[in-house]
Amino acid sequence: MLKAKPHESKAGRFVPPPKLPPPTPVVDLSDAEMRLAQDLLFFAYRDFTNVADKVLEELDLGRAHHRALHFIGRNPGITVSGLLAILRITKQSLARVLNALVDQGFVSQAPGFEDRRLRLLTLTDKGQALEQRLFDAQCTKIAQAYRESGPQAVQGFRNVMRAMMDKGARAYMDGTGSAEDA
Amino acid sequence: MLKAKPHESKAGRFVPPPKLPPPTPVVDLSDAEMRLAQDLLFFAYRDFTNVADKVLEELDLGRAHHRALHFIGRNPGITVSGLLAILRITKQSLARVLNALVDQGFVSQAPGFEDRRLRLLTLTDKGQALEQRLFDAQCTKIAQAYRESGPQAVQGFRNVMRAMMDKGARAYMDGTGSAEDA
DNA sequence: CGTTTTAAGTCAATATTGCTGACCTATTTC
DNA sequence: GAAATAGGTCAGCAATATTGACTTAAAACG
Repeated sequence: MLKAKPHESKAGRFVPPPKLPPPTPVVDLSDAEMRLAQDLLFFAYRDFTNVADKVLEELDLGRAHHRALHFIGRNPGITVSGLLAILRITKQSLARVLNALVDQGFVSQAPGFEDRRLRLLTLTDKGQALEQRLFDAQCTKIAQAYRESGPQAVQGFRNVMRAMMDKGARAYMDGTGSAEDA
Repeated sequence: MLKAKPHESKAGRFVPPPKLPPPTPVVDLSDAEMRLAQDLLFFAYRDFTNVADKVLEELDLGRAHHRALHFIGRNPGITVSGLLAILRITKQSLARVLNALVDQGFVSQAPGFEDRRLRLLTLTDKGQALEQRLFDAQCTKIAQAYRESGPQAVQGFRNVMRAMMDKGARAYMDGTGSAEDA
């Protein structure tokens, strides 16, 4: 459908332009489902991350900082390598956000006990407070979505999302604690 | 950037192990669900977009180009303003990708019939072919995830994802769903 | 012991994708 | 004719990602 005209209020007539091709073809039901899924993932992810972004904006932090905070909070004592394996970004990309978080007192680093090359990452109290605040914002969103959809839908959502993840991510979710591979 | 311990090197080999705080606290069941949802959204979205990114890389296009192709394909004759309203980016950000797509013959522009200020956007044959190729890649992923999860889970997934979207996105979905556009 | 590997930090350069603000043109509407 | 609208463009900036090369410290190996 052409929703390209948000306000043709006065004139009000919609004249279709000459010879538009049909929308991307939907050959069968499963094809329609796929198209739907694309839209769902785009909009839902955007609007989900949006609520945290608003909080981050006040503090001049970005989404990358949030991700680091989240995974450090969930895995206290994680190493830089471990975090890299989860996030799958380069060391340099992580260093930028990590240094900012350490400088601003959100994250602290401690050398490993047995292996002193390691830098064990933890959230400071300040970091935990911020992470909690970001979590609360997204929590509201998730809770509302879950309430709207019902518990059965939630289980389905979880199954599909998990099935969309690759092997390494599933292994991490299974609590092996290691994001073994890419 | 070791600022945790300025001069520890001679303090001895047996540094007390850093006291690790507990993971971000999970106070009740729904809290655990929320934490899970955060992880699910991050990993699933990343791995879903990944399959298209691999195709785009060959052509030196980015995710932003894919999004434009997708929504133009789904809404032939959409205006620049309409596309901006869906993507919620600035005119300048869109112009960059749109000009690239037009220059490379993936998208064509035609002046509106009724209102000649409008530029109605459509995919060329070449653009449709590319969009189809990107769709196929993500299709494989979705189909596999849906197969793994079962039809009931799929319905739940859809409900939750939709509930996560804000009002504007839901309105778009309602006007563009597979029910209407063919 | 010395060599090699590993964990991490760093520097320089580049690309993508978003942003703001300011302006300009063509066209429609009042 | 003036104002509003659709669109385009320029210049600059910011966040996040990339690659490649290099350094340091500590562990592992032989």
